[in-house]
Amino acid sequence: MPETPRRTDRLSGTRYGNRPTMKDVAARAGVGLKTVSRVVNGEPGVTPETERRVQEAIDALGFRRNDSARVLRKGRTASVGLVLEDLADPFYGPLSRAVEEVARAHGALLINGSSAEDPDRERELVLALCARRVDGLVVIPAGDDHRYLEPELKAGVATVFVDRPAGRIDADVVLCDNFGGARDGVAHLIAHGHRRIGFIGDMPRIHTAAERLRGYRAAMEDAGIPVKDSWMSLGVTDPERVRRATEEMLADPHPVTAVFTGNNRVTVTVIRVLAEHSRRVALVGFDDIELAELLRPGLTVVAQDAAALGRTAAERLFRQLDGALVTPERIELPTRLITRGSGELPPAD
Amino acid sequence: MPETPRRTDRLSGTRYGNRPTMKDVAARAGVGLKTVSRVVNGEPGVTPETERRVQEAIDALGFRRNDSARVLRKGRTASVGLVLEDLADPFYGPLSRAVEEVARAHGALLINGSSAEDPDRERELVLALCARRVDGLVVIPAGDDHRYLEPELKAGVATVFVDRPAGRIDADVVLCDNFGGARDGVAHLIAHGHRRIGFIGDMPRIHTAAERLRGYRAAMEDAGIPVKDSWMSLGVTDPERVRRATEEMLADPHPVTAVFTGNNRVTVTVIRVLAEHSRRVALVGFDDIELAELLRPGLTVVAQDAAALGRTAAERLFRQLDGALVTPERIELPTRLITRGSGELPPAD
DNA sequence: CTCGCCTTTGACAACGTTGTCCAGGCTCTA
DNA sequence: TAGAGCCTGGACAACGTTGTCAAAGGCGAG
Repeated sequence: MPETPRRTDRLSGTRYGNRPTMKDVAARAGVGLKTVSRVVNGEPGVTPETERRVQEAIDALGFRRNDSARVLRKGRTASVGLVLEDLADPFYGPLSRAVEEVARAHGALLINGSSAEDPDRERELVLALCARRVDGLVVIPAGDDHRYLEPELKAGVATVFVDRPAGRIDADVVLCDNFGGARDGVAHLIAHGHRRIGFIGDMPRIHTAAERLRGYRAAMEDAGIPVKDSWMSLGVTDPERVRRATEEMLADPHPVTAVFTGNNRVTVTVIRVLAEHSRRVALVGFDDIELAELLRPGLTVVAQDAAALGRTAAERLFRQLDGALVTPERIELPTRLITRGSGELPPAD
Repeated sequence: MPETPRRTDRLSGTRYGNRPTMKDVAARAGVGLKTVSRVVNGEPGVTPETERRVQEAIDALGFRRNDSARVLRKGRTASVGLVLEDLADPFYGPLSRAVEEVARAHGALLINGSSAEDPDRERELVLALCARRVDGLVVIPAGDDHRYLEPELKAGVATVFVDRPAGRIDADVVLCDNFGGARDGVAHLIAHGHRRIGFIGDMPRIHTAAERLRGYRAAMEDAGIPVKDSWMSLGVTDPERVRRATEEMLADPHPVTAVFTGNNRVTVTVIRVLAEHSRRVALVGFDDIELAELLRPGLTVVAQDAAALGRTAAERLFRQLDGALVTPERIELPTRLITRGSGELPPAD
């Protein structure tokens, strides 16, 4: 069933207040409507004296141009939308800020929304942004089918997917090297003598989680280590379940001697659990964490640069808008292994 | 000099693509314009058969309602603006998310912008949001004169200031108890035997910084301890200068035995500096920090609830919009002292 | 069979701005 | 002094939607 733009409104009905319009300004200044428009937009062809009169009327009335009407005429909104998972997550804050900075450099505002990892909510947000006629969209997808965006792409809405690829649609994508980063992180543990290595990550339906899992498997296979099912815990991110998963891995008669964690939230909980145990378990986490170097031991991580992701995506967005209509591309940014101690602990068996 | 709404546009000129309008849908479905409008808005009075035809046309053309035109007619945008200092700061992420959640519950989208602590940029952002006719504004002020908002308030734009009070204008404000929190934090250090206590904070022109400094002074005075100028470092937040300020306090012949830090960024740097010294210096920081309990010693903080600030402000915003036009109020949320070790170290002299 | 009422549908104006185009007044030149 | 050309200012339509109102058609009651 194709998409419908139908929506119900909570905010409908009467307007809030009555703001002065250009007509009011024109009346007060004793000039024509278009003259006010010219003054407001700094267009030439207005006598200094006339301009002064208009300016006075503007200030006296507290006039502000109504951009909705302007957009209606001009067709551009000078705003871009950003849909991400959760603005409160320390990974997305810097990403969002980076997009905002690029947008600002191009004179555009940023509207952002959190999908809470819910595909329906993602779609709802994206369509709301399209209804507002944002010039461009940066999307960190929650869902895996974005065919609903086909009309927008056809209509020329610039679109870039970030952190995870678009589903069933051909579009620009900016990713981290999740596979390579995870593989390197796990290989690092193997190089320090570990053979029984646990993996705790998110649901494999999330692209990043799947790639990191694949990296884990690849590193293990490269080293000729068969992976046991009990070493892997997938689809687990809330603190309570991460805690339980970690405890179970440690309680095994042949327990893991190292753990690779699939994202910052998991890492934080695992650190807490490990801190309660006497046995020293090595740890490498995906995503960097503030103060990681002040922990005992310091936390070794595979770091990705959230701001670079956002900046790269936004720059590509505006290149699309500038008409450099290159064909959709897949850009992959490198990750960086930062060793601080926790990943260099020897196996304790 | 009063305000002018003049702006220059980077994005102007031709529209991007041609999107189908209701007229196109009507033509294709062989019905009138208004009937399409009715279907799109779920209004009653349309035969199922007619509705089906319209729906087919909508799907075939990929029509999306243009909210700019809609806003122009209806007068409400169902969007609120949030201006804060820096979205990448871990304090503002949760705050922004909280505002978004409340907005979402009221069917509104959130537009946010970072002022980078620059009053001109704050004003520019706020006015851009007003031009877009946001229904409401949540502002974390960078400047101290908000008279430029008078026309908006008069026009009925709901406005709430957060974290810092509005300047020279009468408006709703939601604050933390910065004074009380800082006083309690410093009193906590005094209760643990400290008399020479340092204070490192932001410029006193920032309200929160001034209040926290006032709290520090009050606690010292309550304990009858005269404060030395060399114990206070104001207007210092970048890591390099915080580092130097801390080193200087410690190098004194009669060095401070404890430090109170005025915000999370300062705290993080001071922790790093203290970790490099053998002498044990007590530390209490304003703002909580993730993993604070895993440091050695655990970090004692005066915690403020950023999400609660955002939620409270947004709820008040929508109560304004719902017409519960109470007079402007000043709401102060409590802070919470969380003891984890660093604030309970005895003086080492 | 006619009248009146209800349901479904569409024509039209209005929202506030900008682009187009023309009018009026001025200056400059022949 | 007349004509050409320029500069300033304004009238008007258009952008895409929604609210108002009226027309057309169907149905039941008298």
